[in-house]
Amino acid sequence: MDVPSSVKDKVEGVEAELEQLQKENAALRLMLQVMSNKYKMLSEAYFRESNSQLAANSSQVFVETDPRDESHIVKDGFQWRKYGQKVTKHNPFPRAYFRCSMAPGCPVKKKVQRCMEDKNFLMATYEGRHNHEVNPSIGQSLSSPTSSATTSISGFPNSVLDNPLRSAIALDLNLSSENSCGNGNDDDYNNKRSMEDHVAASLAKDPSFTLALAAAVARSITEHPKPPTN
DNA sequence: CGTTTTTGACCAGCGC
DNA sequence: GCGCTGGTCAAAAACG
Repeated sequence: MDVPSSVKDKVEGVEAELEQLQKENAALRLMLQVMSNKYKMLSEAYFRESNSQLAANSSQVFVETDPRDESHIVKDGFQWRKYGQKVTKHNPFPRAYFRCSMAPGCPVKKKVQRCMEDKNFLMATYEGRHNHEVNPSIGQSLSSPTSSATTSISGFPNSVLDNPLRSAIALDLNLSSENSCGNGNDDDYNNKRSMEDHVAASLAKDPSFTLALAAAVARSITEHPKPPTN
């Protein structure tokens, strides 16, 4: 059958546009790769500096874990000794108190509590500066294939680089000490809204999330949609 | 047997 | 002063 020339022109136009988009996608992929490499180098530099930065302020992170796992284990490269546990007023989940036991006299403490809004997350608050180096062999357990819990920790970018999408859930909430995931606020609705707002803002500022978003957009253009793997 | 975890008691800070 | 809350202590238990 004959195809009208106007339709043929349209098809050619769409094909040209498609080809152009594919070229752009290829360019974006290349840029993404370059950005990933640069991000990796920056992350490594940040990792080296992160220990000293803990001294200025307490640092708060979210860690995704299996909600059935009732232990407060956050594999962050340090050894911790638990010295107390409390049930706090605004969170039904107990808060665990840890001291760093990697070196005698290390003043670093951390509090770990399951997030009230999302049981998939542990909220860890670090205080103080380590007077020793991190043990890399402990940190590597983060990506152990035998571990059932999925953990990702902001400030420890090895896991981030393994899975940029997963890294988006690890948020450094250093700037929001008063907005600590459901603690200290009676209004659940406003609490959740403010938390969502803050999470959205944090995501927008998170470079790994930006990378992940770019990758997802690129995939959605060039490939058939795939079901999420996690 | 040394180390770590558990858990109730204790203490300090804060608001009323 | 009293009660509430979060943080720490320390003895006992558990663990390797």
